[in-house]
Amino acid sequence: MKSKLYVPGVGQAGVNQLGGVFVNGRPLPDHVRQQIVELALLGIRPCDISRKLLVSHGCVSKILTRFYETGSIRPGSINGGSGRHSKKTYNTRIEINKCHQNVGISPSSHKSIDNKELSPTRNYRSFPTSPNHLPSNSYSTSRYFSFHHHNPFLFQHRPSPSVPTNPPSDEIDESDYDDNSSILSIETKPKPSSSLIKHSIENILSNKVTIKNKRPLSLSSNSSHDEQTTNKRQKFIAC
DNA sequence: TACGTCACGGTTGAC
DNA sequence: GTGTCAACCGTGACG
Repeated sequence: MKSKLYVPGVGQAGVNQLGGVFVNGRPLPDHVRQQIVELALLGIRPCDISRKLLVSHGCVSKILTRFYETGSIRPGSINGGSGRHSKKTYNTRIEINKCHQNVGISPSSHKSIDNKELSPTRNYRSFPTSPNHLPSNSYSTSRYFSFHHHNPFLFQHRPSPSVPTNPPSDEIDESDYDDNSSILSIETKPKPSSSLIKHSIENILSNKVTIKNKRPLSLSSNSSHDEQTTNKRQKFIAC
């Protein structure tokens, strides 16, 4: 059973079965969420991610599912958003749904793309375009999926910093990439430096990363699971 | 063993 | 200023 303790200003904190500290009702820290997604993209199995990050596997599954569906690693609306849809955001959702019907993207896949992702404070860095050129409407979301479709390599691990990765499109602002940092980033907090992200992942994976770098999307020891994982990623990228 | 799903208790913020 | 409500959170159990 998890032990609970009250932390002033934070809420009811607890320790899960894996020994990880969490706050009930509050989303995981963004850097943890980002690590979950990045580890999954590196080919780490969800169960391993769960153990390494001390997050329940249900949470890992939920975050990854959301990420594959929406491309967003952020919590839906609690942090920095509203826990309840305002009329304004609801109307915005209607608009985005209409737009996605036009572009062939299922609205249901954007159940979490509201509030924050549609708000003016949206994390533009999550999208591979210049913030100055990204409209705060559904176009950005459509562009996001278009970006994934045309730039699947960006969701593959890039082990060697020395290998230049030229954006295939001149629409992409190079400043958004920050050398080796992932396109995934944090909205509400100061963006962690790329070195921090890289450092954290390397710390977590230690030498495991170097092994998996050779085959980032497949593990030879578990072919059936790899197929599922790869299919899921391909499905996500294909979106 | 790994994974998806669900109920539960809790937090948050609009109304 | 306060209470209600709905959406969302992560955990843990289940299959």
